[in-house]
Amino acid sequence: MKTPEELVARFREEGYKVTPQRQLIFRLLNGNTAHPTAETLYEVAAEQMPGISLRTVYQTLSELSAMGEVQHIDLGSGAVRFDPNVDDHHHVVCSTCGVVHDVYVNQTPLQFEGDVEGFAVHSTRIVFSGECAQCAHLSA
Amino acid sequence: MKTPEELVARFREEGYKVTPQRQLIFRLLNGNTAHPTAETLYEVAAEQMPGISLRTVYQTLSELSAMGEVQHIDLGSGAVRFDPNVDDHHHVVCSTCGVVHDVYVNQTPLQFEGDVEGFAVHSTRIVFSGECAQCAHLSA
DNA sequence: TTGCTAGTTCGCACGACTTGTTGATTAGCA
DNA sequence: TGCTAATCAACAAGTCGTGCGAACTAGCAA
Repeated sequence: MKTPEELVARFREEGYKVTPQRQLIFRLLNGNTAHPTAETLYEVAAEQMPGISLRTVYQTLSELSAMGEVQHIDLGSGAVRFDPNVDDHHHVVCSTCGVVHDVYVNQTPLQFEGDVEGFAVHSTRIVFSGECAQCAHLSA
Repeated sequence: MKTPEELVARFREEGYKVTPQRQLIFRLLNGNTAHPTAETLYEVAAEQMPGISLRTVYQTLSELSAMGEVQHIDLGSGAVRFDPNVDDHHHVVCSTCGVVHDVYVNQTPLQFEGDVEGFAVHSTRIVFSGECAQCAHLSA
């Protein structure tokens, strides 16, 4: 992900205005590996800027997503998560605690077999589910 | 997926009652490769049994899912879909028309690299997105 | 066949998540 | 500094799924 400064420049280039709320969200996303939901990000943002609205967080995340600066990931856990890592990567999810980590899979492009003639694959999403070391340790 | 008759037997074994609503849903799922949502299934069911409620469709699908007789698939398209195919398979999704097909990937188990020590993978879900032959043809 | 009872169905309403709308406010620029 | 279009925040609605309670019924026993 770009630095907050680069995002500010990018927003100006695109003709978007650079508001304090947006700058805050840029900073909160920078280097964030927690795969936050909009709600989670809003809670942190609200601590630093009381009065910011959840709507604004959603709005800014949508813009960043449309600009390709964050990835929009849906792990079927209810809320959509946002990933500032926009590399071609995949995810592992602990089904106990819900933590999400980025991983890289080198066998892609994968081949599949089935009754699907002439399908042009544009992207492949892989989600590994299981139990993280922490949870395995706690339950042992 | 089991036949409707087998499901009836299975439900009785488990102590569940076999109602006309459940039998209808068993029949509608049998051999169904359309990956319907609960809503879609409800619409078809309502044609054959006016008065059946969406609530009951959801309920029965949850039971089947809990019993492992259907797969619960979330492609991030809003609604959850149900797949009577419970083999270890994956999905291709046309991002234009939304059609979903089952596919088999033979490289599993996949290896991943990343900062994730000691994670025990229980399942791997792969979704290929792109354009189906039909949509490619129409847009050409 | 009749009656009992636990399990089911059904409709409503609610909850979680996300987006549309709108009047007031504000950033960017000349 | 003032103009103009964009943004903000609050409210409300839409979508998907589930909890709840009253009415109903499948399955069983007599």
